[in-house]
Amino acid sequence: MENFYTNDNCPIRDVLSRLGDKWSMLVLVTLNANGTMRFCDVHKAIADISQRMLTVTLRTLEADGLISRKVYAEVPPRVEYRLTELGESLMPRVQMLVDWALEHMGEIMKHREVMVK
Amino acid sequence: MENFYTNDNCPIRDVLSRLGDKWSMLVLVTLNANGTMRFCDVHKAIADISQRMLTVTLRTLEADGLISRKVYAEVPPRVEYRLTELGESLMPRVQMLVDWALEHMGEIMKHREVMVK
DNA sequence: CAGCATCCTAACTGATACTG
DNA sequence: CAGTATCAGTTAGGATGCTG
Repeated sequence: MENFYTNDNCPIRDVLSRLGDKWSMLVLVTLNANGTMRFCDVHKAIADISQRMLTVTLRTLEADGLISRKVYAEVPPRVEYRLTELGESLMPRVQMLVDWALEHMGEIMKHREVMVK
Repeated sequence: MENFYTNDNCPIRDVLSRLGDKWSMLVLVTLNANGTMRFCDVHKAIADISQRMLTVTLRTLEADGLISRKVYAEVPPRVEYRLTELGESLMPRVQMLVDWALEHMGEIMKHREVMVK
């Protein structure tokens, strides 16, 4: 029986614990579609995220090296976010998942309704 | 500015709320690698999942139509799980994500260490 | 063997108020 | 504008005991 992931140091769990939270992938997709964005622009694009969660999400993605954060010494302050090369290298893979979701969403919904009983 | 997901009915959020939990993708990858498996075999393959969460995860995946559940009328009982066609269609996309994780894990770890300060 | 029911904790998330 | 701090609610997840 194949069991190719030890419980520690498992890349599947690791990447998913980051991308699988409520907002990370949405932020990545947004930055990928729009390029460089200011904090408030990201917030407008994802209207129902709280300011706190947007900050937390952006900082986590930055810590992983998926996005970069550039602060301008201006008043009022300006902060710009964009994908790094590492982040960009991930996007085609994410896109494939999103495409699959779009394609098969109807089918999944149909299944769920049947299972509700 | 591109904003291609309404807050409701967003396929990205939907697919991720399912695949992005702690165990779903791990179960899918396990079934994909081993084919048909009994409950206890899945449990052995993913040693540190609790029985409860394994049950919950399997039922959710079944409800979405990604795996099938076949109960044999035997004593002791036997239940076999395997990917459906829908589930199998998802696996190549998941695999690309896993491959990316394996490739870039080192880089991500390096970033995290720097950011801890 | 393959589960379900119950209880419990910790983590995630949101609302609100405040600041450089 | 782009945050931080605090508080409170919700939910994911784990431990345990029991059953067909």
